[in-house]
Amino acid sequence: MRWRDIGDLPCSVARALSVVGDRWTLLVLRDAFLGVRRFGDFHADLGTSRHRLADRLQKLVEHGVLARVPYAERPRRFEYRLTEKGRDLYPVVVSLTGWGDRWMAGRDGPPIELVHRGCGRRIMPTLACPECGQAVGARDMQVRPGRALQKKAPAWRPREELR
Amino acid sequence: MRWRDIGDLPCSVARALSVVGDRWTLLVLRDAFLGVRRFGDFHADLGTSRHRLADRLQKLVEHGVLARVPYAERPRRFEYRLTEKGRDLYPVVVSLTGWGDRWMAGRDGPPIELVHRGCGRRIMPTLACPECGQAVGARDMQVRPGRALQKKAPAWRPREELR
DNA sequence: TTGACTCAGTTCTAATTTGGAACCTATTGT
DNA sequence: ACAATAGGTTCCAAATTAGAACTGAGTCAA
Repeated sequence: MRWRDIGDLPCSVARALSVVGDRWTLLVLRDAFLGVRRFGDFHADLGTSRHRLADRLQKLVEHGVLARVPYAERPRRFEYRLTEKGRDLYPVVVSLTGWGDRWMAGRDGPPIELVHRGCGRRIMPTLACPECGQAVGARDMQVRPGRALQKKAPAWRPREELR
Repeated sequence: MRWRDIGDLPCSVARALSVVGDRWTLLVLRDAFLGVRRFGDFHADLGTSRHRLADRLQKLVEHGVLARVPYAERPRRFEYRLTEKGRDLYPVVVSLTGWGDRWMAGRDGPPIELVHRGCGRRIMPTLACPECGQAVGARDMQVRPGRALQKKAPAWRPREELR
């Protein structure tokens, strides 16, 4: 199976990764969430090759995750801004941050801290059930095939429980 | 900048991606969360080359995300199980799922559905503030440098707000 | 006791992707 | 006229990946 074909699988993780699963792409988005918008700033901050960066930015624009909007005429210059679709990737970036903080930080602790404007506290957002509000972990959720999958692969069924 | 060096950056996203940012790795983990444990099952389900798969599994074991535990003697066979560190990646996988469901699903809707055991409802977990319980989006959070970053790069400061 | 089969890998090669440096284009500032 | 700035593009060597074939340890059935 070629990587370029994973977007065609009936799996939301695979489809999401077909957009953001490339090397550097999620780091581009991290920067975008920190307010970076210009080619040169992404380049300086990421240290990736201009080549790759141009490619990734273009792909993200094609997918509607970033918008390329002019910020100057003569010479015409563009910056890259998160769209709604892009902003919606915040949970992915935050979750990676939280995991990195917990499992990969040195002894000085996390590189950055987040403050919730709503309540003013320093927190790391966590997963919760939007209906009942309870915190949610892997073992709290049960999986079942949706309509799309029943059509394509009627035999599919979730495996045994996580232990 | 080489990809292999991103784990050394003072950024939790980069460090997390140094473990799970490789091609296929997050799909391996998706499978693991669905209960897949054996080499052959991962292989059949993912369609990746055995070569890559063996490599990714080994790397995940090295990083303590999966544990390689024997499930049969003679012949000695191993399976791969999520560790606590691995299970802690659930928010990343779920967030990708949620985004894929919202932005990449066909018109039959999401391939799989999740049910919260706690309240019995079909939901997609969302980000919330663990202190006050409110739902959290990109614009609800403010960023500031942590201790680790102040040490290394005292000049760093968060950019302007997201718009 | 031979031969097919299972499972979990490893080896090999060709194709694809990446990193890095140099170059290009338009415009402004001196 | 010449350097500087910003945002790319082009080129090539090096690294990574995909896919098929192969290995090895053991089971099972004839």
